Amino acid sequence: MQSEQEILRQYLKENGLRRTPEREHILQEIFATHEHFDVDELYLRLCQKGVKISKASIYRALRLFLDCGLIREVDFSDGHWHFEHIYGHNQHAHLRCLGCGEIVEFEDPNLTLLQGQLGRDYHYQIVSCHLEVKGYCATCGKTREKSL
Amino acid sequence: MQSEQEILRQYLKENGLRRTPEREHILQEIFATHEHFDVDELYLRLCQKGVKISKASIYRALRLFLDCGLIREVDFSDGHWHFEHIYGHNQHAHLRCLGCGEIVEFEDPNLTLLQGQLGRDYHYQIVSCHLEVKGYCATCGKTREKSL
DNA sequence: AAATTATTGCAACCGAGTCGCAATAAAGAT
DNA sequence: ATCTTTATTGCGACTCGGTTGCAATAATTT
Repeated sequence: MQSEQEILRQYLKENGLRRTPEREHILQEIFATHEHFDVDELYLRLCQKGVKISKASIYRALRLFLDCGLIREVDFSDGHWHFEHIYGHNQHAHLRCLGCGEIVEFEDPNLTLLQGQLGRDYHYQIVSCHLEVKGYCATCGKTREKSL
Repeated sequence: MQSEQEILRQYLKENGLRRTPEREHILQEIFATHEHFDVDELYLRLCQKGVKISKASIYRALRLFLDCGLIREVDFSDGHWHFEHIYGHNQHAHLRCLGCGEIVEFEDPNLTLLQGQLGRDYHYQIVSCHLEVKGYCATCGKTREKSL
């Protein structure tokens, strides 16, 4: 099992791209936690650690990481991009509270089954599978009931 | 079973909002097909039918239709919003080809089951459930194999 | 060490979506 | 029917996430 750094370096070499400290800093920061992140958060975290880097470079690096399959987009329908790193993560989906924004990650074995089934039924080679469920958590649900 | 027009009118009345020809034109155009759409497409279709309307009003109307549950967002991760009308549509998910852009809609009874289960497990009141699967269709998959 | 060229940071730019405002027009009251 | 109230419209200006052109920098190859 390769580390994410090794995967990146291999991808760079195979595509005639260059290994730079910026890219490695960004990658390291992404894999420092298992949280979802967006560009601003990532930028802030890097600044706080004293890493000087421009947002443009972060955007460019993220596109690169998407291409080599180290991260993936997560849709929170709030008008900007969110990401999560994939490597070492299991297939999982999100349950998000429309009230407080809490995010529950859950795994569903059926999802894996469904992927295989879809692939066969429609002769598709599946690349990604995103399940985003929205609703109200117990607390927010109760608050809502009162105000309706 | 009410028509979508009736649902809209009821919602407007209940919320002290007004019934306008613009809103009804937009709604009618949305339900004229069962296709997904984005703002530009919708705007174009309305223009072609001789309906004079501004994009700002379309954006505002769509937010309204989202609120009253007549349409929902679909995430194609291409940087802008897509929608589909819900009313009269069954719960369904999308399988999209990353090569040619073909979109297959499919229904999965397991999704409905999963919703109920999630609601119970996490004490969530589920509002929406989006499954977006991406991959390569048979044709594009073959083309890709050759070029790799 | 020199040559080549990918990458960076900056700032200008792009475009989807929003918003303030004056003009218009629904809906209810008289 | 007319008046009053106020939601809605269209316009254009604006916001802001994300992209891009370019000159300077720096990673790799020879």
